[in-house]
Amino acid sequence: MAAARAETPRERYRAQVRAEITQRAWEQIATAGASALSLNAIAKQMGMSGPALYRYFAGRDELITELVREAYRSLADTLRTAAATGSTAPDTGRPRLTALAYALRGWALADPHRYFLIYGTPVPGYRAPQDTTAISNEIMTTLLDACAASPALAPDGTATPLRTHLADHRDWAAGHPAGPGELHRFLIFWTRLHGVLSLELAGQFTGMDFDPALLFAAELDALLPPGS
Amino acid sequence: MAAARAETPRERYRAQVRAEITQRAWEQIATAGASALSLNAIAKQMGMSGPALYRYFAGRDELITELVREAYRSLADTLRTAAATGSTAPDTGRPRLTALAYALRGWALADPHRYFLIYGTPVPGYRAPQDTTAISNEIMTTLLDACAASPALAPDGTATPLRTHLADHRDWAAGHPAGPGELHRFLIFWTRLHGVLSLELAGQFTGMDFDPALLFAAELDALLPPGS
DNA sequence: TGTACATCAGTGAACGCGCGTTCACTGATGTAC
DNA sequence: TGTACATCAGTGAACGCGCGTTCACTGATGTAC
Repeated sequence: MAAARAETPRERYRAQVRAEITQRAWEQIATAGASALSLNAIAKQMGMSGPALYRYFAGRDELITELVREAYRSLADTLRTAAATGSTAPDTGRPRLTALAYALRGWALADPHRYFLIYGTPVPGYRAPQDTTAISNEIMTTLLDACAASPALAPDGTATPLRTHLADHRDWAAGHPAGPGELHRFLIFWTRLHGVLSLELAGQFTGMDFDPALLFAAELDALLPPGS
Repeated sequence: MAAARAETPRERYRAQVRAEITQRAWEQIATAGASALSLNAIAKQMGMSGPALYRYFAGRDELITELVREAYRSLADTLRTAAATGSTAPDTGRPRLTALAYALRGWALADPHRYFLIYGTPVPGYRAPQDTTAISNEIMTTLLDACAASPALAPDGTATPLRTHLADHRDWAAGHPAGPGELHRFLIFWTRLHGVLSLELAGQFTGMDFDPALLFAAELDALLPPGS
């Protein structure tokens, strides 16, 4: 993080103000969602004039981009930490995947709009930058590692149409040496947990009185080898 | 649909204009999402003045409510039709669930923003009406019927924490006589397909070059009894 | 240590825009006798 | 068949609002000699 040259006071100040701007932006997003984000409202909250923010961000889009980056960064860190602490039983990989799943859940519940900023309906009129691909890959690698460390659900040799397809279409795995069965498992780990989480966060279960946490746990169980 | 009294020309005209308004609204939503919906823009598109729309809708919120109703209505009809045509083998229920899954997928792909209007991030500043609960229940009943007609994945007697919980928390099932195992299956049918669909519609798979349809099919297979 | 200059954070006014919504009004369409 | 009236769709002006963004400027902070 720290460059060779020491930080000047002005640079430190700039970083502080930038941080406060994004923090206020997060508060605003948590309240009304990403599409309601307003530069002027943030400036007013900080006791500044609207145009002052243009010293720190070129415009609304650049601010959103920074938020997206922060969100990815935060999730990547959370998952990396969870993978490290949860990998005490490297043979099965079971606690590692469990730790990752609950880390994801905790992260999503902590700020639903942050989760949706990344995985939800695209923000209208906003074009995501290429920049985040690297962090996104880091997240995927963490999950793929955990999937590869865990015994396959079905024998890896089982040739389903999807697995045959994945054997030929695996460029997205960012060079990870996972096999088709592991890629498959990564995908269903992602989509199933997202399925429960996103419906829960969107409030679709609100009227129903069952506990989404139990459904999440059940889906997680179904993802893990029964005997481990 | 038709009341006992015949429709007057004025009523017919009103219905036509209302229909055109919602149609333009859908076009606008398909382009920029629900949060970008604007009464004035719709009026301009129709060659009318902005205030004219207030003859047909009390305000923006009421228009959105109507769109939500239409979306639910459309999905309910689509699924009911699919359930009817797909239930040729009532013993296993397999083709019925398959038909429902692909009907859902087709409906979602036809207009992603319509799907997200119902199942995505809540529209900021909009409060959903109670009104749609009835249609929402119809959808659930269709799916529950299909789940009940299909043999259970795991023996229904298997007492997982979730199923035990569901035995006590089943008010949301709208009086449907499904057992805990069937409720469980309905929930994973919903959440798993939503998981794949919503990530696909949000463009999360865009950079990756695999075919989401195969993942959808694989998840559907996993939901169905292997031997049927 | 002091002076001259450069850097740069923040202000206030302004531009143009589109939004939702209200209001008094016009003019066409339908209804009652 | 014709006249008097009621209904109601649509207009145009207006209100107040907040938005993103630009621009010329002030004043404080840092830098070079």
